[in-house]
Amino acid sequence: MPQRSHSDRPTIDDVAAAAGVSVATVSRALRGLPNVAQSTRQAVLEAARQLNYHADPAATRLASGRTRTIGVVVPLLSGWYFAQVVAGIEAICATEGHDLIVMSAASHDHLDQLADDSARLRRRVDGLIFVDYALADSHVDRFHAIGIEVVSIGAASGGFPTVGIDDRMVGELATRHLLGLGHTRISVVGAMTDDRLDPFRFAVPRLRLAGCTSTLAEAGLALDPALVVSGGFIVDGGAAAATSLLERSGPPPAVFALSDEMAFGVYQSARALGIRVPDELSIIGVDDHEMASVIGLTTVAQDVTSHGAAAARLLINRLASDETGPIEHVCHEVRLITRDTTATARSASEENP
Amino acid sequence: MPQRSHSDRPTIDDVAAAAGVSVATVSRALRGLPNVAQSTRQAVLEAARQLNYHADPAATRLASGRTRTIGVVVPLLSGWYFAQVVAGIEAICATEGHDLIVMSAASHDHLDQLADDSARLRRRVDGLIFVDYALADSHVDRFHAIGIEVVSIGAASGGFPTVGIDDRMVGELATRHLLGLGHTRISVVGAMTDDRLDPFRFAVPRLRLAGCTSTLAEAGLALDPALVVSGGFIVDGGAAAATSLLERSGPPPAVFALSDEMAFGVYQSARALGIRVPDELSIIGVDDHEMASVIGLTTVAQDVTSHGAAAARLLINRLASDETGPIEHVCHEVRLITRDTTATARSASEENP
DNA sequence: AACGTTGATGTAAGCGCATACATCGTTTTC
DNA sequence: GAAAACGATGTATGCGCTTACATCAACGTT
Repeated sequence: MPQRSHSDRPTIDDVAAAAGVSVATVSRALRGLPNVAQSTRQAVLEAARQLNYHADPAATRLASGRTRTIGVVVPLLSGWYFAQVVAGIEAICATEGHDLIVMSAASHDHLDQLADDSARLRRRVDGLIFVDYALADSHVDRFHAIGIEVVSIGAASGGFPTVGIDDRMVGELATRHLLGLGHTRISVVGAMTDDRLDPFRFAVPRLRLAGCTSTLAEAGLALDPALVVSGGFIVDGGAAAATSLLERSGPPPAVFALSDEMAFGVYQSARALGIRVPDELSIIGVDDHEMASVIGLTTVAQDVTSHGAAAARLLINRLASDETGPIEHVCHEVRLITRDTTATARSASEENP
Repeated sequence: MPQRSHSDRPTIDDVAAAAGVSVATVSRALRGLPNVAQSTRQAVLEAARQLNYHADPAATRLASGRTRTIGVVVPLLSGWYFAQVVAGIEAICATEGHDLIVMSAASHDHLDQLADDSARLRRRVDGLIFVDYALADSHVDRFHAIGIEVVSIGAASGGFPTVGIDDRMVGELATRHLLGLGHTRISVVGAMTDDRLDPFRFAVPRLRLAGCTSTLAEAGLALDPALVVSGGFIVDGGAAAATSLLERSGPPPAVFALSDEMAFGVYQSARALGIRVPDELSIIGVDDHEMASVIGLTTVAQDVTSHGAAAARLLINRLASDETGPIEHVCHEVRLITRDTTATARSASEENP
């Protein structure tokens, strides 16, 4: 047993003694519970302040069963998108007095493992925010079973609260923009036609692609399957996909990259191949990454940080309200930002040599 | 008191009963302590496995006083640099079985507040990693006083372990590269001559600038104070600084931006002003940001993620060894990566019209 | 005036673990 | 072969809180 030195931190007993009340009253007063006389509460607050007392979180957690901690699980901590989300979550946690622990699970295998082994998370967090996973109800149920609330960011829907955008609309906006510039041959980069390549945004690529397809259909056009290329959702993936696309003979199609980071990859690839943007190649992305303005990338913008903030609020409210109430789904706005990587299509004769 | 349902999580008593030993033996066996017979340990492990038992962290923390949690404090969670660092820390925490909690403190005011109110962190984390703050020994002492170990990333030195690079060398490499291309007029962007502008990298800008100055001196050149411009360490800051610089009459000097993000700002600014890179303007940055390769930025590269990993290892080792042993300072390598934003200086007559 | 109410406070029993100390059988030492 | 040392294990206390329940004074109610 660790011996306590004279200068050790004050306990609730010290505060009780100083304020001349019992520990129960101190506990109630400090946590703002009712049935404490105003004068008593003041005395307790003052005693706590003087002693610089702060309840030991470990003891609080053990006794109450609540950790006042939430966890965020992301596929890749170093990615721009995820960093923004985590920043949004952290801001809310800080103001709400919750601790935030971060975890990465690089693939759905890891995710399954996390759910299988949910007991390890037990009593460690009150709730979990999953970012960009294809979370199934069955996963979530496993967490609910051990008393962990779950909110998901980027998922379409399910029996748990989610935060996201209208990804179909994203595809529409991007496609409409390109159509408006006269582009009829459109390539979609990052479509994740190969499910094995998609440890991350799951439904998102499909929905964005669907938005594109339907918009083209409205214009009486069809998406050329040969122009739908998959690839990792980050810069490398975009570059690789674009290279295979741009090395084909003939004029390149306009490129709708399903994320800005992929768009950067396309941009990089074009630069390497000596293809001028936007004169020879139009590129549009999604996100409004901080670097988008640097290279003048046209993009469908979303406020990623606010996704994180909204998810954190949703989760914390749900924890406070004892997990009752309807499942909320919040959907954030998106908007087109026209910059310099998209331009009017060259004449039809050039377009189809 | 929350009533326990029949299906509640197993406790150490359940494991003890199942294995036919006492709780003390279970505790020892599960934590790998000595003085447990092999056969007993096996029996305990098996019982724990069957019951899917995991020690309640809250109880463990309360009883042992160790949280197996470390915290990382960054100025800006959404910045590229910090996201990389956090990713590196998280990776180590995950393998070492530590939880990682993230906190942001946007300025030194916040940092002071954190230290003043260190009691709030008390019993919440075993150790803290500070990223890019001008941490003073006095701050650190406050944390040590309440039993929190501290490691700093990016700081030069002090009475606590640090992880960083040779920032003077960074300045030398960049400057030597520009000199080698024939540039003699060099601008340093992000030098933080105004201390009020520097909530972040503290000594870092000064050292990089000093490396530049001394290298110029070796070549018999002096840095023109008019070409040293300060600004925020991110894209906006670089852009603003660069605009003021590039709008001056005459050919622009070669730009040494003290971070890649600032270099991107300079690049963006040049693009906006119609100044061609690298024909009319050479730019070199520091970091090797993932976007550096996209625009072909020449830069002095550092492996930021490994900074985080090293700091986490340092901290966890220190915690394990009961905070004894010498203070370690780890210094990581940097290297020049030549890409496309730097080019040979135009002839002297053009350089000085 | 006897009695149920209500609000303020205290008492004490856990929460689930770690660990000091006690115990006991076994081995080593002289 | 008795004493001492050691390894394996058990007993029981405490870590610092929360909270069910008890208590009690000050009310309002018939």
